[in-house]
Amino acid sequence: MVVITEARHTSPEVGEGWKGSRCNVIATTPTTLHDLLHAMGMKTDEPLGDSNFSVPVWRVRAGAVLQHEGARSEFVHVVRAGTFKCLKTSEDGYEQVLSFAAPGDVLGFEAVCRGRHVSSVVALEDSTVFMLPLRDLSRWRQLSPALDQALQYALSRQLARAGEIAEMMAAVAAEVRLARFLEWLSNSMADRGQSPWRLYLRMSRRDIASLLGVAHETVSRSFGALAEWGYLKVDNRSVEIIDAAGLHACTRSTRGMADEAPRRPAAAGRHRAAVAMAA
Amino acid sequence: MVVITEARHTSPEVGEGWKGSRCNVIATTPTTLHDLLHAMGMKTDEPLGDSNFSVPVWRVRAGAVLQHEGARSEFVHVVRAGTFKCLKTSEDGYEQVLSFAAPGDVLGFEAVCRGRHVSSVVALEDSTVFMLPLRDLSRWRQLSPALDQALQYALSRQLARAGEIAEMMAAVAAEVRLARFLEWLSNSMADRGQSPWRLYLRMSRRDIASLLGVAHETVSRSFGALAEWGYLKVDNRSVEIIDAAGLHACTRSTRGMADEAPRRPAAAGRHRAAVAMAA
DNA sequence: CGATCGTTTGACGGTGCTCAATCACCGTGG
DNA sequence: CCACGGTGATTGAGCACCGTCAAACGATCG
Repeated sequence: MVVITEARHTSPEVGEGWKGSRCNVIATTPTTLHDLLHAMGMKTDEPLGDSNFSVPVWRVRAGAVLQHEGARSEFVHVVRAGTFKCLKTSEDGYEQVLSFAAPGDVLGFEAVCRGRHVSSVVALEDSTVFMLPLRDLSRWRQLSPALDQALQYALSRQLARAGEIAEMMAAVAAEVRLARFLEWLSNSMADRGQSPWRLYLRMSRRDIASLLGVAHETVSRSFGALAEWGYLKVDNRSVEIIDAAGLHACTRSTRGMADEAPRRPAAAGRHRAAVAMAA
Repeated sequence: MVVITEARHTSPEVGEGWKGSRCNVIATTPTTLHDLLHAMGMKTDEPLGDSNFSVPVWRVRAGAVLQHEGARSEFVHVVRAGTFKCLKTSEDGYEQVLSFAAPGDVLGFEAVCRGRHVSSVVALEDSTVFMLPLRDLSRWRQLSPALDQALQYALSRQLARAGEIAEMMAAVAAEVRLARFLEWLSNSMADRGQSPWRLYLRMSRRDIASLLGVAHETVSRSFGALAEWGYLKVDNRSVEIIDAAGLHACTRSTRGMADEAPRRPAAAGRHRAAVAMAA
């Protein structure tokens, strides 16, 4: 039913000559619709008579580009395993990260209304994705109400997440932005059944900085600050949340307010006097 | 088919006692599916046999709350006329604006996955919306492929817009953020067939500031700067774009680059200075 | 006309952006 | 085995930008 004509992708325009210039996105053995629905978080695995679906699964190596901004879009991807970042590349080469994607997330749906991808998608680690051909999508949704419902739910989540990302970027202080990001990541881990305390960041500091709208040096400093506050233990990309309540309190610092002093004089009182405001 | 049980809404938790405490959201005469599809931008008005659809239309007065954050969601709204702002209210009362909605936009779909609204929606002017009952939505989509397609397109647009908003907020300089916002607004106007040059802002400076993640005074100053640059003519909420090319050049200022120097302190420099460099 | 809110402008202080240097971690090749 | 770039992370110094506080000014509505 679905003919895979091309099993090789290269990344000429975005990551010109990315690490390992061959076979970064390759087809593997297809799987069932049931598997797809399970990955999308559908608990109710109704028997759904259509078992003749054959859903292509592709393997994406770390650093490989799954979707090219501006390219004609032919597939909607659903993350099966791994992590991705979505980004827009400015003409001066700056990469603006828009979001991170984890298993169950839908990638490339923004292209439905234009036929071309509006952002690039890059794998942050070796990952696998389901490939849903755009031209068959509406037919598939008609054939399988379960798939249709799963897609609507996923899109709804995606929309809700966009609001959460805006909340992160809107914070005044850089540490608050990072705290919100880490809490969001922690909640994502919990939703996925993994430990919300021990995080391993698949993305670089620069990627986080881009998402949060700050300089990457500021992200480094903010990590140091949150660690010094006693909320985190940071070792490169391994982050352990020590004081979730304190981190959450740090999250609640909004623009135009002066009530909350994120003071945590736990360690040696060397942290800067950001708390020396009104009584 | 659709029973409207309650024709009055008040806004107890969000805008406690908003201007005019009665009948701010009221039902009016229903309309046809064809009308809904037209408002959603579907050019291909196929006859679609189901003319027995009766789509409720409600009227929302300026300042009225259409959706309450945290409230159980029973409807997905499609803007028919007017303008809205979507926002999250922090516990300290700060309003974080997430997006603005114009005719054709879908409101409240983020609630599909949780059953509760994740953000509030407030009318910025007297407006009208289509009410699509959530419990009937999937059935309606099955009955009318045209409605289904229109919804998918609208959701795709919405997702793409989220990326654009992130791009606005990520800019370093405040004037760049405002320039990107104005260009986005201008493009929205053009898509809607209205003049992209003469804009009337339905939202306050504070709302814009919240969306862009800056202080509202900074928005005022940025308006002044863009006007002094010669890109705009600003009169309170009436904005006229004088030099679209210059405004667009201002838009292209990304983090980590040193190309631009929009320094034009004196009013003598009349023509665009952004083209002069790039050497 | 007065009250309230929105907008603008000013002054000041602090945060974070920029430019650097340093260190740690790799994979490569001598 | 250790030099050798290359990338990412951390830290420091300086200064411009913007957030905060404050006070006019203007618009809108009762």
